[in-house]
Amino acid sequence: MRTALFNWIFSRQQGGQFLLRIDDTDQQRNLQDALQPILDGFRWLGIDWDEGPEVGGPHAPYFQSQRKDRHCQAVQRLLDAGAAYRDFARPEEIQAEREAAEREQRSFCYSRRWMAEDDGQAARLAAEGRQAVVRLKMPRSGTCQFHDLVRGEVEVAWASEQDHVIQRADGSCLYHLASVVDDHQMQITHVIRAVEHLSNTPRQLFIAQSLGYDPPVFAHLPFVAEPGSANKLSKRKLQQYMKQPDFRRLYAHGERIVQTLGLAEPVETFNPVLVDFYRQVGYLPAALNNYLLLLGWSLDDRREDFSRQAMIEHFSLERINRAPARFDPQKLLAIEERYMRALSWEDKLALVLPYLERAGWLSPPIDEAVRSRVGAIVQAAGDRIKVAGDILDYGDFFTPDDRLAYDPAAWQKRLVKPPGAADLLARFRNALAAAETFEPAALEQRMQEFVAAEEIQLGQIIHAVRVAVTGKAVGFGLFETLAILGPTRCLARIDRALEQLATPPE
RNA sequence: GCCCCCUUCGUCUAGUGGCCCAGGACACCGGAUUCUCAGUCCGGGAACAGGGGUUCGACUCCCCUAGGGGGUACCA
Repeated sequence: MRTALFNWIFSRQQGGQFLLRIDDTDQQRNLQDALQPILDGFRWLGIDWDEGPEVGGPHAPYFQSQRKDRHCQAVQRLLDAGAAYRDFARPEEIQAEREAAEREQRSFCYSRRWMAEDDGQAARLAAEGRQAVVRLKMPRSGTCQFHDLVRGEVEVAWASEQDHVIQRADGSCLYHLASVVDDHQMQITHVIRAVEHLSNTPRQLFIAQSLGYDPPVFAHLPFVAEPGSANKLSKRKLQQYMKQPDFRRLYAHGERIVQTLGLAEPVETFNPVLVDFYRQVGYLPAALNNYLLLLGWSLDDRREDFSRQAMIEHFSLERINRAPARFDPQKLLAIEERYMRALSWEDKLALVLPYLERAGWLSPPIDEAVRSRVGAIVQAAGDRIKVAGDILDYGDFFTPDDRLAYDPAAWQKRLVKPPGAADLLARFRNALAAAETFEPAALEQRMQEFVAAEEIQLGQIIHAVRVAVTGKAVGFGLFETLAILGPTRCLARIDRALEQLATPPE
């Protein structure tokens, strides 16, 4: 995903085109199932492609599996040019050579014993019942040099390269061949990809050269490492990451939201290693983009905030760090919070309403009254809503008064244990009932007067009221809370709490 | 085994020979504000993997060692 983002930013910056090609040579898995979430993720992040699946374009098709003919033609040209040969070795024969090399502690280099350079040899070997694959006839001396936009000059001895197979006996082509051919035919100028491909580059360059292509410019990005280790981050290692505290918290936070929504979470995509997790939970795409940008890239020693426009303006491949960057859930959340804080309450309201609907706490026709009430909640929540789904932490505003659940610890601490707490609450209830305005400031004034008259500390009553009215020990400012609930509901809730205090359950 | 790559606070990073007894951000620890929580403000601890060179001077250049990673496929 980060790789895609970097590609996207780079193409936008250069005024180029961003092509999406699916390299699905030899893919037996259900591609569509794997592809759709990825495309959705791109779109959610605002990464759009100029050509590719679902949008088409002049270089179609964009699935490698549909370009087989072109690949085969290229193989034939390679054969004709003497840059490749038909190899009739049996797999076990290759394996034997490989093992021999290993025993002698030298690097493996195919003897080319079953190489057929002309039709006569080929016919003879075929007569033995052998089948041929096509291998690259790689140079065995000299060095391969190229300039990588991230790594600088790269130099590799040709001798350390193998005669890679580019076409199987059944005629199907392998990725390296296919991608070089496709890159050329699609007029790709820049290939920005993960470091795993760095060591593949020489053979691809060899193919390109042999075919007379002008190769693209390469930029190899370091991988993203797991939290707490230097290994490559993988979506398949979720269980292992759950042992890491920060990662666990990130997951648990999302899980709480999804569970409140009552979604049967599809385990496949509910994974903090995949973008869909953040979409479901209600992160801001801009925040995720910003975090991803900073994973391995920086502008200088102070600037961290980058809007899409700023990314396009300032990004450069040269400033990508060559060492892998670790995925840090805390930093991601911090950036998300920063973006959230910058939003107006109206913006947050818009983000939050769908969550309330999906949770079933609001029913579809959202009228002005509902909007202003939820608006008041969002304003009172202030910075407490870090991701859109956090609104679900404040369900007590949406539960019917007679179904409010009380947090047992808070109930004990604030209403049962303090001597006279119930009586105090009852008297404050009456003071509240007499209130003519229900504005936060007026309510605070009222409570101050109450505290003075009772000769008590503010803390002796305020927490008791919060528990009675929200069921929880923590929440917004109490006076905002009371104002949002309004006189009727406040009194109903206090009365209910008083009742339950008077008749403790057995 | 062989080839290639990487290595600054816990984390992301700034630093391209003197501006650095190393700067910022997140996290952490104090303290302040206070009705809880969130936030905000102020303060604090925290790093150049190790060893050799080169140089008047190395985080910065060279070599070695260690650690980590990738590749070594009829995977992508």
